[in-house]
Amino acid sequence: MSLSKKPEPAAPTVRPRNKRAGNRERIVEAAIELLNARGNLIGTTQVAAHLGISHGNLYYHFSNLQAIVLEILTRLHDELGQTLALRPGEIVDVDRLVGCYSNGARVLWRYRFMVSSALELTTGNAELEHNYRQFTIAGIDWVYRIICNVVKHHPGPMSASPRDCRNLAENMWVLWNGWPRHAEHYREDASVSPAAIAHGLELIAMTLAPYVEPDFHSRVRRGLSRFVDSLKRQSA
Amino acid sequence: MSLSKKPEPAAPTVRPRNKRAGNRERIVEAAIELLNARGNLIGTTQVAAHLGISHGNLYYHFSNLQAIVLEILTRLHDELGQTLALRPGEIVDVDRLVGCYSNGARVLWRYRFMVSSALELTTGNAELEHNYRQFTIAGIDWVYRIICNVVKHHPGPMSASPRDCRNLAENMWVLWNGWPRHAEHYREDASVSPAAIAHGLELIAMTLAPYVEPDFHSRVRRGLSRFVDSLKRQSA
DNA sequence: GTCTATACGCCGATAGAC
DNA sequence: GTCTATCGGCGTATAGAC
Repeated sequence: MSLSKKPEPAAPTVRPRNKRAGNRERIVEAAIELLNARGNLIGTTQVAAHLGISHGNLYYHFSNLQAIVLEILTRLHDELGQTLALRPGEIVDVDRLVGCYSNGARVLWRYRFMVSSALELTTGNAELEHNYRQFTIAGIDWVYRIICNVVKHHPGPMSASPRDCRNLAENMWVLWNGWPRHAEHYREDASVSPAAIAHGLELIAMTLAPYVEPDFHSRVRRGLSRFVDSLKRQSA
Repeated sequence: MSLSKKPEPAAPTVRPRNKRAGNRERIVEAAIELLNARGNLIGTTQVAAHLGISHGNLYYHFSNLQAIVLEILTRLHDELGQTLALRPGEIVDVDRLVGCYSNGARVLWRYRFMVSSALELTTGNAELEHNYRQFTIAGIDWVYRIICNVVKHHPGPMSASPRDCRNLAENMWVLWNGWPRHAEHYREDASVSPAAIAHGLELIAMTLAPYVEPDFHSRVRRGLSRFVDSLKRQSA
């Protein structure tokens, strides 16, 4: 179910002599950074300029901006799936759920421009529109299965029907998607402070609280706190 | 606390002879429509073209796109406040809450581009950035007060501390803000079907369910159903 | 694989005629 | 109030040298 297709498109018959760790990768990285900072306001010109490479060089690696976005969307889809997709028969315990929350937040933060500028970035490109749609569908389904799993094995004070779980999943998806941009402009400090992350995780986890066993939930919260602490140590 | 400032800026000393219901208003209306459809992809050129008026004509009424956006943001702020802001001492009953949900959803749908393209639309304009921030702060506060009011007079199975209410308000705000665009691209039918609205209202109302009295909540849901039915009759 | 140079078109914005 | 004309800037894309 992975969307990955191109293994390394710029490989012309013979393995390219590795000059300086390909510009292709640098382009993707720069695009993510700039798109996150200024959304749809940037274009290929500014990506190239930011890297100090020429226009034509960029166009050698990607035919246009949307090709770059397409590759990034694929990575987003894969990386998120790697965290959220449950293996058959898997049972979600505290650590697993904490991993979903923290890794999910990390990935969605890293690629936050993708969802916040989705309309502008995908309109007019059938493949992008389709893949973004599939990403949304897959994402909600991942979350749905996690929620079903958790409320089944650790039911809480409020019971959740399958339909409720579906709605909870959709709510959570919209919330997760919208949280990064919201946090960015709402909090004073523009950068991702661990405090902001902690608050975001608290908000997300809260939506599930009434439907899971109180003890399970408080252990999840402790797990999230430990994660945030590790972030603090990391940034200190 | 209203942001309205300019009463009718294009009134030059003497009341203008009403030629054909001012282009100024038509410009605002067209901008809302086009921005909702294609986000930041459109500009002054396309707004003017859409109306069949010239570039210069548009620039007579507004000095640039951001001036148009600024006016729209002011209207959004005012219209939403008119529904959500509680009067001193007011107690939120079922009808009031249903009104908040339905009118809030209507307003946020009408101006959905504003939040989904906020970054692109406001960066670089200090006044826009400031007002958008104030809008967010005010919005969350309106929601916060409503939630506090409801859980105080109609407490449910889960208790909500003031801090919980704060978090719930922020969650709800992000959800409400993100829901229109999400619904638009996730559901098959591009237009606002009453079914889509009903689903959105169900999602929003669900976040509060565990914290309010079950009977109160089911009456709210019935009220929302009646609202959706009136939409159906209206569109039929 | 990487880069320079260049062409084209669209958009935002202003000046000034009707 | 409404229009035409026009300028500068930026983004996309291609051709072709190193």
